[in-house]
Amino acid sequence: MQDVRRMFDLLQQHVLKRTAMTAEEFSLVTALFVPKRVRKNAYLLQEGEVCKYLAFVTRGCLRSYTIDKSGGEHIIQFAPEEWWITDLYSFLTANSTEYFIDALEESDVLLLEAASWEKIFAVAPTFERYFRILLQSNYIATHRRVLGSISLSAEQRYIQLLEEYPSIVQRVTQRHIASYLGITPEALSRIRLRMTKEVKS
Amino acid sequence: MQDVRRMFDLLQQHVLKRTAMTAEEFSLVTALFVPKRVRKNAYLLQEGEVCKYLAFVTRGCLRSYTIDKSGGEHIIQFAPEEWWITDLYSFLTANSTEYFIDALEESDVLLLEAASWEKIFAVAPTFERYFRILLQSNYIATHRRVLGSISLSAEQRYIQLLEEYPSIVQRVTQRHIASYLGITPEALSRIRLRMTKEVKS
DNA sequence: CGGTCTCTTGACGGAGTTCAAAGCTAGTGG
DNA sequence: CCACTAGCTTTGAACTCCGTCAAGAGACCG
Repeated sequence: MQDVRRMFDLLQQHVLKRTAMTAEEFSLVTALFVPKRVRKNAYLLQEGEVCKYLAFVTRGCLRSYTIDKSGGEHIIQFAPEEWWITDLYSFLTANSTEYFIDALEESDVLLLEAASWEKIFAVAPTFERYFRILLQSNYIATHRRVLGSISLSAEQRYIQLLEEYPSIVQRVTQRHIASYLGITPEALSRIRLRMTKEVKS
Repeated sequence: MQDVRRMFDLLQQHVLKRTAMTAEEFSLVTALFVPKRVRKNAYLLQEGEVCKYLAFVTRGCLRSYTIDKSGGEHIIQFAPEEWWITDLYSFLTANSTEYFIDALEESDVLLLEAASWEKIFAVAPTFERYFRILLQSNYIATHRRVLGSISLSAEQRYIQLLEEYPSIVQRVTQRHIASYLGITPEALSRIRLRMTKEVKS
């Protein structure tokens, strides 16, 4: 696994970009996180379980997705370095989840258990603000995604994804990109064909 | 306008369902809110402006939406009683908005200005928790909506909306429901036709 | 009333799905 | 290190759902 010190440094930088948390306050919460190596294709969460963790990714890339009755995968989120990933509903309510979370590459994460979630705001009140700000950013990004899904064609949504998350598009397979966009791999292949033709002409 | 006392009672109930804020703490923030009547079809926000308010709806129903280049409306959110509505991105960054917010019915709202947003967490720290919890709920609901948009047919999304927000579906026109679902009014009309036929058969 | 907006219904076209097959790539084991 | 296989990507053809355009019927408001 990655040096644990480096993993916490990444988390601390992430917090400091968003709040003025002191080093002392941050150091109080490090004991609440459990570092974990997640091998490629290994699951952090499977359908039917209760989601026990918030995960902060320090290396690699994970995804959350569902599988429908006909076996189709639908990717909700990619989580590369410095992203959080979880099923918040299952995590907060202890209801069983409908989601899977697994690693697309060998990854390292810092896990925060539900029991620690209760404690973290008492130990370091600035975390309340940190998570509020994270959720605000997520609110804005997810609403933009909803707007795209109700107002744009598949090609336009793909272009938007290329612009907003170019590194993700390079990193994961087109099958996964298609799943994230809500189209078939065949449709994405044809969109890409059209786009290269238009660039050449 | 509605009795202002009643408007704050509604907000206080909403806060108390989510946090253990004391009556004293709540009373400190009431001065930061401005009650406002919004007439039917009146705008709270228009494209190009900076969004100056968070609005808590105590009566009536508002919506947020965009208008694309070809003049099509795309509804992001409905906000009936006890819902918050704003363009969070414009509100937080002071960039100009691409959204419209207007009233579908005569409505009453409590407005919180950006300047007050700076103050409210200092005056009443429990509001940090309240908004974090609101944003958590929104995270869960919006991700469910994204999942629907990438995995369900228009008919299934309509059924999901009927199940989750039956009161909204009764309250707004089918044109608006269609806009929220990302389909045309014609398509929704045919979906409804199909559904009544299937019930009868 | 008269006019505007909403909802419905029909015909047609297009974007995307499904099913099938073939080529390509990358990971695995001998 | 090579060969093999499994999964990924591409391409084709037929089909389906939904969008567009158009017209008519019903509902609401001034």
